[in-house]
Amino acid sequence: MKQQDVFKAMADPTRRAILKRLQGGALTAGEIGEGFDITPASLSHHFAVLRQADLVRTERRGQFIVYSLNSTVFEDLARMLIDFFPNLGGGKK
Amino acid sequence: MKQQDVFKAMADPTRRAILKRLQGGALTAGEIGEGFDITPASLSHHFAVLRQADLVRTERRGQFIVYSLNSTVFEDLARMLIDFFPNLGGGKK
DNA sequence: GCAATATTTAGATAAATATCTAATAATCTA
DNA sequence: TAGATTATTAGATATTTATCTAAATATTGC
Repeated sequence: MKQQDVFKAMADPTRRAILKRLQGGALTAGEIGEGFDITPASLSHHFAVLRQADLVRTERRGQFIVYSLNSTVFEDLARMLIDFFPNLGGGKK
Repeated sequence: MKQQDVFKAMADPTRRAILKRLQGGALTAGEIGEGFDITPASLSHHFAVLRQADLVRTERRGQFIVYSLNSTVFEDLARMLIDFFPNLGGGKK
């Protein structure tokens, strides 16, 4: 996991909104796009950034591409954040 | 605490390095600058971004300006991060 | 195979960001 | 008070990023 990629991905409000949407479960690219005032092309760019950061996973289902949160990355992510904000961690360290 | 300001502040590697340095305790602007290959002016810009995000505090001490981590912000920060990455939270929710 | 649908990629442009040099502000000391 | 030190602000420039339109790719169903 590349720290820089993750923080960069999180720096954009549209991408954070995408992550929040995916908390409700996997969605197709088109479904995610609904409600965003942005072209599919731009959205696709954001997906690429999120994928680069390994925050989301993709799976093709017919014509659709389904996005979901990459849950396996959360442990690494937690470690990384605690590294910066020690107070997040419960340990006495 | 403005979410956008915090994430934006964290997106830059120099600023993350500044935060890490401050984990060892408060430092003057000049002390922080040592070891960074960057002008004082640029560094000052980074400080402004960190201050805007409320991640650091400043205090003038004579000619020096002393920077320190703003520890009171960590609880808000934790809440914010858990909002995005529920697995970070211990609760069963 | 062809048209329709869903998504991505390519290429261009506008806005945001990081950086620099030069100038300014605040404080200390002789 | 003048000069030195520390840091910030102003203004300019180069890079990065977000966005768009247009074109390309992948899949489905006829």
